Amino acid sequence: MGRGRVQLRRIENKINRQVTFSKRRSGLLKKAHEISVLCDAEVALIVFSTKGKLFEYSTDSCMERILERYERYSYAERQLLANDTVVNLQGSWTLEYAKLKARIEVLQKNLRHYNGQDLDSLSLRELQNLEQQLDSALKHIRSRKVSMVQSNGDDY
Amino acid sequence: MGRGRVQLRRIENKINRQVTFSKRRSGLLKKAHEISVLCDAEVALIVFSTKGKLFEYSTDSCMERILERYERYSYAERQLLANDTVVNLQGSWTLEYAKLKARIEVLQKNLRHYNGQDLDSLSLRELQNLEQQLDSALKHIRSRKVSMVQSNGDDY
DNA sequence: AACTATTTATAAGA
DNA sequence: TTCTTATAAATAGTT
Repeated sequence: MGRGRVQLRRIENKINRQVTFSKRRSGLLKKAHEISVLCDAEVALIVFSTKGKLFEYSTDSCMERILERYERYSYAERQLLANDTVVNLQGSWTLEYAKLKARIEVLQKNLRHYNGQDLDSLSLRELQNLEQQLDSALKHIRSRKVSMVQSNGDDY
Repeated sequence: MGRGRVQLRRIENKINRQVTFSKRRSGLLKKAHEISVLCDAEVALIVFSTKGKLFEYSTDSCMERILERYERYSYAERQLLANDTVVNLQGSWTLEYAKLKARIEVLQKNLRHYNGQDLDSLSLRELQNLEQQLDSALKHIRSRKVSMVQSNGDDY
C-alpha cells in the first residue's frame, strides 16, 4: 500500500518507524471499529508504542468487560487442555472467581431469553420450552394478582 | 475495498455478515502483526464473533503479559477517576468475590420471578410489570418461532 | 501535514 | 468455503 513493497521487519529508521506507526495505528483502530460494527463482533485492541504510550479500542467502550470475557474464555480452554496442571499461587481464588463469572454469564443469558432477547441462538425446541415456561409463569403471576386484589391489598 | 462502498453499520444478511467477518478478521490480525513487527509495538487483539468464538493476536504470543501491562497502565488512570470503586484483578479478591456472589443472588431471584416462583415478595405494581414483560417476551418468542419455521430451520 | 503512485484489502460474484 | 476480479481503501515515499 504505497510506493514500495513492504518488508515485514522492523523499520530501522526511527523517524520512518514513528510515522508509519502513527499511520498504521489509526488504520488499525479504524478497522477494528469497522469489523465490530459491520459484523456485530466484540473487539478489544491494545497497542503500546515503543515508547510505552498506550492506544486502545474496544467495542462499546467497555474494555474491562471484554478482557474479563477473554479471561473466562481462555480459562475454560486451559481447563480442557490441562485439567490438573494449572494451580494458581493465590490458591483457588482464581478458579472460584472464574466459576462465578461463568455462572453470572449463564444467568444473564437466561434472563435475556426470558425477556425475549437473544433468541437467535435458540433452537426451535428450546424456544418451545421457553414459551411453555413463560406461559406457566404468567398463569402463576395472574393468579397471584387475583389473590392480592381479593385480599384487598391489605398485605401491603 | 471492494466492488461497493461500505456503509458503517451492521450487515443484516447473516451470510454476508459471516463472510465479511471472516475476511476482515484475517485482515485485522495481519495488520496487527505488521504494525507490531514494523514499528516494534506491543499489540494485543481480541475478537469475539457474534456466536462467541474467540480469535486473538498478541505480539510474541504473550497475551497475558500485555493484558497485565494494560491493567497496570489503566489502573493508574482509573485511580484518578474513582478512588474507591475499582479493584484490580490481582487486588482485593474477597471484595470482588462477595460482589459476584451478591450479583448471582440478584440474578437468581429475578429468574425465579420470571419462572412464576417466589411471587409473594412482589408488590402489585411489580407483578404488573412482570406480567407485561413476560407478555412482551412471549410475543418475541412466538414471532421468532414463526420466522424459524418459515426459513425452514436452515439457520441451524 | 498533504499529496499521489502503488500496493493491499475486500465486496461481490462464481 | 475458496477463488477471482473490479474497485475501494490504506499507506510508503515524497513534498
